[in-house]
Amino acid sequence: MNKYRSHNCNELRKDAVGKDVVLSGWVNKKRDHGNLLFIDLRDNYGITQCIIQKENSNFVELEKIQLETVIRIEGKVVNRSKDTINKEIQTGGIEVEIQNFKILGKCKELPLPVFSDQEYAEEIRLKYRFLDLRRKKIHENIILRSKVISFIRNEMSKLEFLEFQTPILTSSSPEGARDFLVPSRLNPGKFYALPQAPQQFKQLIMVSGFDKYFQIAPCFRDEDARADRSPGEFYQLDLEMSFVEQDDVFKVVEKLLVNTFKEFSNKKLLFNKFPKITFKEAMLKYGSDKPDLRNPLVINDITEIFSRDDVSFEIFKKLVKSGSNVRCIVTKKTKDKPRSFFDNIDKWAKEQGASGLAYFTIEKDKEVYAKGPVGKFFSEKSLNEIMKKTGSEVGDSIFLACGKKNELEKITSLARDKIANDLELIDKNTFAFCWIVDYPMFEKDEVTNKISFSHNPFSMPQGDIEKINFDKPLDILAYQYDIVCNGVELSSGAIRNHIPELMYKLFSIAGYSKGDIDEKFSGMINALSYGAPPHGGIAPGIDRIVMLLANEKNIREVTMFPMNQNAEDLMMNAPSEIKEEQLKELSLSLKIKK
RNA sequence: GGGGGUGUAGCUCAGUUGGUUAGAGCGAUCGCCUGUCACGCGAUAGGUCGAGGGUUCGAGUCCCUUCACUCCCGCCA
Repeated sequence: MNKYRSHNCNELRKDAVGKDVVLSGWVNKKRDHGNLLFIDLRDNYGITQCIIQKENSNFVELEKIQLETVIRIEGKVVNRSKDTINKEIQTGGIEVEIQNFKILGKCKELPLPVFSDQEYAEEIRLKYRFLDLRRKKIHENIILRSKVISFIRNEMSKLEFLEFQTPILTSSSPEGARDFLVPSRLNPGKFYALPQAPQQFKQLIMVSGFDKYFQIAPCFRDEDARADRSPGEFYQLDLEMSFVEQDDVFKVVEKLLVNTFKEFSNKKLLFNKFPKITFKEAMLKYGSDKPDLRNPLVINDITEIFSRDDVSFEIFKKLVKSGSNVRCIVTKKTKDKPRSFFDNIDKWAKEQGASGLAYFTIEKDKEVYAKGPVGKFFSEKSLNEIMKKTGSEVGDSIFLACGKKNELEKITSLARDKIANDLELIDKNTFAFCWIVDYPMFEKDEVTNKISFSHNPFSMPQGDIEKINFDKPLDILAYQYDIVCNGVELSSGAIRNHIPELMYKLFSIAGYSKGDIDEKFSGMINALSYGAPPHGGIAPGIDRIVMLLANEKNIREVTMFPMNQNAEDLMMNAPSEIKEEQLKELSLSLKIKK
């Protein structure tokens, strides 16, 4: 027998009564009755109640012991009488009568309570992460994360994907996020970059003939944090396949995600076959390329209505004439909602920086009319037309926004969430996956008018390569896709461009010369000219998958040792200053920005 | 880089219109308690009210500056 334990703290049941056992664990909780002391002993697996009477010579010392001290106890398993059974814990039918004990790890006064459901400040949680991680909820989240990852590994292996590691020290790339840089001692003045994703490597793996690759890959991006975005590093299930079309990738990922979500959550999947929504349609109907499809509300464009003579909503009409659009959200059967419901949404919209949301409700007496502050501007005929266009009926309400396309997408997307939340239209007990497809290859920067890649520059453009009209780059669509679940962007992927000439052409549109490509992507562009298979892949975010499964809103709740918003590790004190001689060795000198 | 929120005991928080010695629960320490499982009871200790400045007879409270944490915008191919 191991000297620390004969059983773990979640192992003993009624059938062990009478046995002599050795348990080790943390003192989770004490209940001191003066002549009788209960100690809840906790380890990774569970809790066992231990008990000691005053007659025992160890009583005095145990009575004084700090919570979270690690102890080893020797004792006898005893039955609990019927009225003292604790159904909350799995070992609740028995308890262990302590005969002897030993302190294995002392504990100072705690800076935060471990045994408590209380929320407390992030700063202290991160500084004492090892204590925080002992707490039930987050402990279970981290275990879930581990299980999800090994489940995914297993599924991928079953599908005959091979797992490979790719370099962590690689080269800086000109596109995308800021790189984390690592100075090279042997090459003074030169830097490695940590990979933002193993993008080029996984393509090189395909060129090397391995056919199907995956990796639980660390990715590093030096960008600002959000609740669902760790600063610094995060993990992707990176995968790539040769000789595939878009649908082949979809098939693999759909199966994997459906299996994973069914395995680890009791929530319903709204779609087993994920709907495909084009980028363009998503931006119109949901105002976003990461729509929450649990939300039944859709956005409609009704700009045309405002060029009718029988509509006298002059403010909107004037804006429409100067190029604005009008989009609306219909809420079903809301005619009896109080005035405050509508006004709150209008007020909320103003707080979001929009000029507000106009609204009216469609009513009918003898004829159809619109009720509400702007109702009087609409004729019966125009209302019929609106109802036809938006699928609305008498008793429904319509919220209207007018503006330029970008502003409209932003405010209607926010309004869609806000209104659905107010009306409690979102079923929190479901997962709604979808594919967003047909992303444009390029986009135009509104300020600089410069054309740049809208997503991944290595994506394959759609259509017959011979016939692509490069003079209209903004019309070129790519085999580029995202997976979205409940409004969370889980991953993006693409069929890659494996044809060097085509890549030079596309990069030239974004302002890169052949020389730039040869220099910046030398490994890959070179490889593509030695017989590259058509290939494609995707990279679902592991952290976000676990977030959804654990029902957490913050990525730090599913990350073992996260950094804070300023990308500092408060426990390890990273980043830290370094010695002058280290700088010297790296041929670096500091010039700190003020 | 910008905007919002928060900051009071080890932890979670209350603190009225600016007014006596800044409070509670948990935790800590000490004492009592033989069936608890958030055990119970009593006592004690514990405070740079984030920091600095200002207004005032008087500031935790009002004003200015600043710092920390957090949420959001920008950013994240």
